[in-house]
Amino acid sequence: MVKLNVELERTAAVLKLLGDKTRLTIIAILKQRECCVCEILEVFDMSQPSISQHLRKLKDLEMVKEERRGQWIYYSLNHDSELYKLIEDILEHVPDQTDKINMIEKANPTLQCGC
Amino acid sequence: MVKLNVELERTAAVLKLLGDKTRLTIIAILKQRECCVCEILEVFDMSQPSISQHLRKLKDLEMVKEERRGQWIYYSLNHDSELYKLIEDILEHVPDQTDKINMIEKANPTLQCGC
DNA sequence: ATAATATATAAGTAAATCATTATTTACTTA
DNA sequence: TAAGTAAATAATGATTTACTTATATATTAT
Repeated sequence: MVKLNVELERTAAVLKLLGDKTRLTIIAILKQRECCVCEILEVFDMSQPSISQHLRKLKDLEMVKEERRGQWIYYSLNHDSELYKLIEDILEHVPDQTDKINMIEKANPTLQCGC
Repeated sequence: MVKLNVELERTAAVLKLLGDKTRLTIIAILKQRECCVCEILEVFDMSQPSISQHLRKLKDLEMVKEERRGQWIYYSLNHDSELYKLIEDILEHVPDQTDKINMIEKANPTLQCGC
């Protein structure tokens, strides 16, 4: 019964985080493709710190994981989380984000040379 | 693409509402059994207006419906809502609320006579 | 080392949220 | 019709949230 409360609380915590359009979109994008912060930034009309703060919240609940690669920090869904199945179930009710992925690839913010 | 945004927004709105422990519990209870307000009240350590306001929000998104029966207003899940499948999927990640149902039935707040 | 870039953190603020108490409305029963 | 009960609404306040700008930290390239 105590355990059940924990389970409900954890589910509520996930729903609360994903109840924000920005974070829900981020998670839906990451379902399709890992991204670094500057790539995610391309998709939203919002400051870099704001995006960083959203990512921090998602990481605090272990919904995403991060991996530094040189200058960039890449975020991806944490498939090992106990919450992953819940996230998957929710994402079935969120449209495909290919248009956003295309925005990222068009902007190509991690491009280093001009060629 | 416009339609997709609406879909994401509606999903986010549902998640936001269910991201509150009280409302998530209410919905989980209503999945098992319709209840009137005074029954729901038995389960929470919270004022009647507070519960009414939560129910109002759930009704505004058409997640629940209400039906007056005499003195009481009974709430139940709205199975006809486009959102119902999402709600069902979420509730798979919420524990059974039989303990709460038992609280209601023990208190039996709609009892009218003393027999 | 220095400059440039990517990201995180800190501090501040406006708006939203969730509770409360007080009041109103709707219904039932004596 | 008056009194009692159930539920909704209004007004208010404390807290949380989601941004912002400014600054700090890591890494890379010169």
